[in-house]
Amino acid sequence: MVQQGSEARVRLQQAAIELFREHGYDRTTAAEIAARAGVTERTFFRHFPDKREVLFDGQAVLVDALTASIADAPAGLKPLEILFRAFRSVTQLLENNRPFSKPRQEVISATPALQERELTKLEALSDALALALQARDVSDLQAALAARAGMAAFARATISWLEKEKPSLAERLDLAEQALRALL
Amino acid sequence: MVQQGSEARVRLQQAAIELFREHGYDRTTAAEIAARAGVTERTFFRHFPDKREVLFDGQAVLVDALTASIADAPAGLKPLEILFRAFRSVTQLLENNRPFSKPRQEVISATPALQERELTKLEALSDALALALQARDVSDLQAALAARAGMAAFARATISWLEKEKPSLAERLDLAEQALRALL
DNA sequence: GTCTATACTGAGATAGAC
DNA sequence: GTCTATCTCAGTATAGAC
Repeated sequence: MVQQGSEARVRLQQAAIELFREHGYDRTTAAEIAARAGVTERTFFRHFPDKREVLFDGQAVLVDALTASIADAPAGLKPLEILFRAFRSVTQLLENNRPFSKPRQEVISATPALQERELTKLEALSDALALALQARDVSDLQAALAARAGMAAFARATISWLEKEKPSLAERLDLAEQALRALL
Repeated sequence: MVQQGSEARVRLQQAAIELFREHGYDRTTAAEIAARAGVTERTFFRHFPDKREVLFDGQAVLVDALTASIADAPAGLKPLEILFRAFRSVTQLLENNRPFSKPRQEVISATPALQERELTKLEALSDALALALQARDVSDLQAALAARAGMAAFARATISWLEKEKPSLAERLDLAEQALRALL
């Protein structure tokens, strides 16, 4: 089994983000990434099932933090309250990661193929949140809808904050939550 | 310019859905699809920029119908009311298309690469709905959140209805709308 | 319509850690 | 000896250039 944090893996990720920024995603080959990381092309594909995936695997930490927060939420909260409490619990984590996340997001924003993969990751994250809500006795349908409405707000707050640091992520989350609640 | 409704194009789409069901998406080559449609592989890629896209182009009609309904909505409705009114206006259209949509959705559900593309299409549809809402004086942020929350409900209702015809799409839309409103 | 780059896969061999 | 990571070699299919 491939080590999740192996040195070669980390070097591949760093090399990928550098090269994507230098030449663009499409004009960077997997072989070039591998060469800069000091391994062969075949090793690249051992670590990552496809070229896009090299930019998407910091997600596990976020998923774990969010689902843990949902599981720990006090009784009596409504689904959206549980979710936004969870989102607020990871703002510090996201702020710490900003130096890495910002260039990564720039590459994604410039590359349709990567945007497509990001949507898939956000969908999987929504599914995980919905499952965590169901464990809190929220119905299947409500959990799915709450997770997707909440994720839309969370993603929008996060991406706009990566583009421009002020106002803070916490403030942007407040704004998004208010806008969402005003709909209903 | 490539004809949108050209005969070869339609044959390619039919051949693709047949072959994907027979052998699976991954084990079907573009050349095989082209051969069954009586054209060359090159012609396949002239009609569709990539292999996935052959399953995704009935969307334009839906987008037009939905955005037209949003533009025509009576004054004074709230964003979610405008959206669900639009969704209800296309139920007949979707019911007429069910014989085509159902096998297509089965292929998509069985194929991660196609699910990824479907998410991209739904995101584009959400963007179009958000834009139509903005033209009705809904703020940028609210329009984006309403469109995504609404689309989540619409997509869930539609996909579950393709799996099982009863209860009707209209009933499933009612249920999804109620569940969404109960969140807020 | 032809040609080619590159993403990706599979099988087998090597080398080091345990 | 097993297990894991890597490399080597050979190949197919997509997609884009010409």
